[in-house]
Amino acid sequence: MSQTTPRPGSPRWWQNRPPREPSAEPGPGRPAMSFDRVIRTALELIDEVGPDDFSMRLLAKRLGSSTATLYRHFKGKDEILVHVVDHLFGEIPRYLTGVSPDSTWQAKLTGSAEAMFRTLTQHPRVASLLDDQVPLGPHALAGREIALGVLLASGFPPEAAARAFTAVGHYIIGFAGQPGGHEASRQYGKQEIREFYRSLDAARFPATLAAGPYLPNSLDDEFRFGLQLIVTGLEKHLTEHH
Amino acid sequence: MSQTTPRPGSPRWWQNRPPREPSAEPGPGRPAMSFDRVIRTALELIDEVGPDDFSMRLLAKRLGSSTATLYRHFKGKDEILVHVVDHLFGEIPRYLTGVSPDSTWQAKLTGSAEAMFRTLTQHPRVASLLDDQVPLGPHALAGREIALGVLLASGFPPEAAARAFTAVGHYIIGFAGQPGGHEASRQYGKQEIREFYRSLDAARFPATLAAGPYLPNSLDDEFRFGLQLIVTGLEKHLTEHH
DNA sequence: ACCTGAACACCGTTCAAGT
DNA sequence: ACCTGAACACCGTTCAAGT
Repeated sequence: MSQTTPRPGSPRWWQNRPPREPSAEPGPGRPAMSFDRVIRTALELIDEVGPDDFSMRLLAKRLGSSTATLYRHFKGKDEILVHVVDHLFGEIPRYLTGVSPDSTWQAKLTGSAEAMFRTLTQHPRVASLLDDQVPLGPHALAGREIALGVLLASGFPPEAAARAFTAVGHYIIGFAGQPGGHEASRQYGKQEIREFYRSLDAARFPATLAAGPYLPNSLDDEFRFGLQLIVTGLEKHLTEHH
Repeated sequence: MSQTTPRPGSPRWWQNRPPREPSAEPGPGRPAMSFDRVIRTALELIDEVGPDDFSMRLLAKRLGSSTATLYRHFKGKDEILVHVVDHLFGEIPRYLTGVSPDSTWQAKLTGSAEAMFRTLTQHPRVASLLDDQVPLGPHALAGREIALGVLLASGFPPEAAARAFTAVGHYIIGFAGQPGGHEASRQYGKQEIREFYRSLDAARFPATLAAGPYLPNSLDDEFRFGLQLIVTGLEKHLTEHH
């Protein structure tokens, strides 16, 4: 009786995933409901209206179909969201620049982290979905393998490699989910937050007033600063445990 | 016309917050709907059923009232969630241990970060709400002020202090939102994830198999490891820019 | 003045009925 | 076999009507 049907996105669920249906793209005559088209359209919609207003009805309409048809291809909304997240992991390599096989591990790690960060900030409204799942889909697995491989090849013992990967991963997710992303499409601007800090009582908030002008900085710069801290910490960790 | 009514949680919204109603606790005869009771009950409910199943109807029922009454005290669900988050920031000092005024800045920063982390993992289902807002409520402001004060007093220039604060904050949020928190109340266990990694193809995933046994470790240990990396990085940053 | 049942316009999901 | 309109049991939010 502990053999309940696994939740979408859980390890057991991924394990029992049937291989992707053979004809991913439908026949020439009818542009029906292919796996990829559904997931791409879902990502598109979440980008447009956000995860809250994204609905099965909306997705069905955009696909020119009905919700019941959607439910014949996917178990439910959760399952679609899980696939959207993994689809996003598949996009990361497109943003990987300036990293070659003989780069230092620091450059490789930084480059991969920035690629993942850029992918997530390109789809900021999807990033918050990462809070609810440990990404175990095929694309996520492939990315994890590459990152861990870099660390192990650089001399990190397995445990340190695992922890370094986790630390960087959580750092990225914490950053990418936060408001203040790339576009003016954000809820409220840095300018507004800065004005808010400036309006605070100088007697009660001296430190906030001093640091306020720098607080909502370029998200890219802030991200790189913290990432550099982690890499520096890792360098020291590696040399100390040779 | 740019003077639209501000979104709950936004800077302008916090700025125009009326002072908390005078009689927070209701009269002796009737245990009516006080601000604090609503927020505490909401937090309680989110802990129990998660943010998705938390509803205004459920909250009204638990309060022994109706949704319409709730709407007379709060503008809507968003507003309640914003207050729940700030309420949580108010709990952080309870978890602050082993830090005294003459501790090193490293100990103070680590202690504060761990207190915030512990608070959030105590309410893991609330943590994901942090993805949608820059916390600007009174309790969040007070915490920010203390943390920035520590860094400035330790010799960090304002910009470095701001960035260090942001880096640590995002690191904490990224960690606390992730599944794998304190209790068995989690969706799927570390054991299950470890078995999943072990089941992978050795030829395609050598690094994941090597690091797999360490991957879903104690969340506390993983958190502390990464935090230590950041603090080490900050030490080096501080000495290099004296 | 303060409260509420019932309504409105939505959800995710399912199912009988169509081709 | 594949699809769908309509239904079911819910949402957040509002409002006329009660005390």
